Amino acid sequence: MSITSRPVTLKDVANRAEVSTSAVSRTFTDGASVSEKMRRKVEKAASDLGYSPNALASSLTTGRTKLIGLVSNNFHNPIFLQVFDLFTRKLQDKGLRPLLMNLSDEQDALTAVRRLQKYSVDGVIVASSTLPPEFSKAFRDAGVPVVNSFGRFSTTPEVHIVGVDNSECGRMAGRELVSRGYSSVGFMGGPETATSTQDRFRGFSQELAKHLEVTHCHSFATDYSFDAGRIEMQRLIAKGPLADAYFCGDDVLSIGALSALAEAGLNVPRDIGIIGFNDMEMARWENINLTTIGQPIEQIIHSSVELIVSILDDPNRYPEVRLFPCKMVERGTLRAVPTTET
Amino acid sequence: MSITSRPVTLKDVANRAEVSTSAVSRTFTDGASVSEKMRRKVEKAASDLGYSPNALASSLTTGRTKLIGLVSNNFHNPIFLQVFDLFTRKLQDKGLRPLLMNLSDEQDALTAVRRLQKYSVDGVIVASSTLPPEFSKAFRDAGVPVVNSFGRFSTTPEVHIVGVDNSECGRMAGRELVSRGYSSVGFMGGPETATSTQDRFRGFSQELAKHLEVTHCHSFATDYSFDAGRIEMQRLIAKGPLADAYFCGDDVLSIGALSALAEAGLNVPRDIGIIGFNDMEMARWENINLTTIGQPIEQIIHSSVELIVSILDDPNRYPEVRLFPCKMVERGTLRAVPTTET
DNA sequence: TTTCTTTTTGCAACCGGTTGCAAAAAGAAG
DNA sequence: CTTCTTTTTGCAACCGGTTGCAAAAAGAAA
Repeated sequence: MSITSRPVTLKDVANRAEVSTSAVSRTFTDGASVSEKMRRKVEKAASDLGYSPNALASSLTTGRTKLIGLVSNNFHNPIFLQVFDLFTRKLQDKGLRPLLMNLSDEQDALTAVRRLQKYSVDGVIVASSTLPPEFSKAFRDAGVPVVNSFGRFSTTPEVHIVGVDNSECGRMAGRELVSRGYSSVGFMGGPETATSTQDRFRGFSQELAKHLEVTHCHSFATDYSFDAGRIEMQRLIAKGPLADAYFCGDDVLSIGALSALAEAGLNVPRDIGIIGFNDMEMARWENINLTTIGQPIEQIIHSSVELIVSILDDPNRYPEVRLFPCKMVERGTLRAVPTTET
Repeated sequence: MSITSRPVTLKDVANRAEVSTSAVSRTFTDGASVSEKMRRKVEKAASDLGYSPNALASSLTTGRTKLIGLVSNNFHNPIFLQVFDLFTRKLQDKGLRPLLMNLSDEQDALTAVRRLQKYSVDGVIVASSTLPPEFSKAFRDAGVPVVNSFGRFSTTPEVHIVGVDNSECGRMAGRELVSRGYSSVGFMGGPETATSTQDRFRGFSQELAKHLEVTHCHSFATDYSFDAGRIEMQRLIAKGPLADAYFCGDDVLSIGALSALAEAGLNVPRDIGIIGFNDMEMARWENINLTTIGQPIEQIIHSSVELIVSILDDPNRYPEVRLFPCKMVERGTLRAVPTTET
């Protein structure tokens, strides 16, 4: 028999404690002037009644909701489960609540901005490696503080960016393959429209351009997913001839590719090398054991949350780029570095 | 030079259109009485100014925020990425916004209730296969409409439940293993405190009790994760002797177990059989190819969202249990059904 | 004790909307 | 053109809080 009792309001507490509503409001606002006696009286009444201030009502006057829009379009790459886990926890730790927005269906920036503005979010975190910088800019233009995590960086940023230098990662992958002595290498990216794919590809090409003795080719999967990686590798196998090693734009693509290779009877790393990107949990599973380049996800997220908090305090803060280094994680899908012999 | 302009309010629109604020409010409230002429005038002014109503302010009087708390503690099982994807999309489709709450750190029901009450969520979806029913009840007791998805069901429910009959799933797994002619089978569950593990185990035991010729044993991993599954299987291998086949409480545990078995040089399905649960995407990856029991995740989520919407309209709706059938997905980790010969 | 300073408190307006009610306008009937 | 209905509109109070300002209380100084 749930007697859906009306929630306790500030006024109820004021009545019970026989003080003004301002007094009650002040006891629950830190930094406000309240005597010890008053505070005790109010707190007693509040706890008797089980009062808890309504965050939405106060937001009306303070202009702060403590709501942060968490926008993403990547709900298929397992790495993002970790991303959501970390974001939600770290935001909670700062007393902020994430309002999730799934962009898988709707990609229009303006609609997204409107939707979140309706809820007066204090700020927005765009967590995506595929959305173009323009997307985040739409928020800034609407006057909503925004941090773009895992996005494309620019040396003249218009919004705050936290992530890695994807083209440097591409170079790193290229360097690694060259140093292993592969004489023909390939880039197998995610969707050609994804900024991360574009950037990693650019870096990879730049690096390879330094090594004219190594031939290289490239292709793109339709999606950052197992299936897309598998299908793309099947296509490459069918077309032939294969390169000696591939840099896949994401671990999940790599795993798809590995599956296609295994099916075709090719042994990794003996017949062909694969290097992935992200160092997702599965990459270290023994039956996958993928050599990959890891990005410091936790640091990126930690820094993003710290940054958005700072921006809330100072909305005119100058746009900032925070880049973190990636690192090679060697496992079993590349052949050994050739021993230098004279 | 972001001129963080004050957002446009209802009053601004009223001034520009030279009408009362009520008129503006009414044009944006469907079902309200406004003449065509008035509507046009207001809409013109609103679009000139780029006005969009503040959802939080209106919630103050209407008592509706269209905010739904999405509570979960499972941010490590990849299947939940799909769960979040579907929930966020389906909620968005209904004009509701998910406020995410990560319970990984904080398990106290009352704190969770308070936190979400501060934001006056219209309702809560508890998406967890491990939290006890008492957790959801805390919301109901606080007068917050709640649907427990993927939770333990009861024939005398106190909160709305949508999910599968986990003990029936346990029976199904038991039946399957028996029918394959295994003469000694094991149950390898997730954490012993998880309701889903308990229920699947109960069903499994019940089924096995009908087949006295088959011996059975059981053990529990510390967590629904690859590592936990791997470690638990390593422990079983070390202890010996192994059963002929295992029902693992989740695919991710199964995959961990497979990894341990491969490492120990045991061939699946020749030496040992494994059946998982969930039919996660990875289960069908060729290098895993796991026989498993799938639950209809999309239907469960679709139904959960429909249900919460109905409850919002009628908060006193009688608690309801909605169960969906699971189904066997045969792949390559169980041996073939023996051909009956006379 | 009186006077001046500092702290605490309440009043009342406000945040951005909604809504019951009664007055005004429009339409229908006579 | 009245008179009666129905629809449309605005007024003003309200939702649950916050906050500037001035009055009241408390404390310090004389």
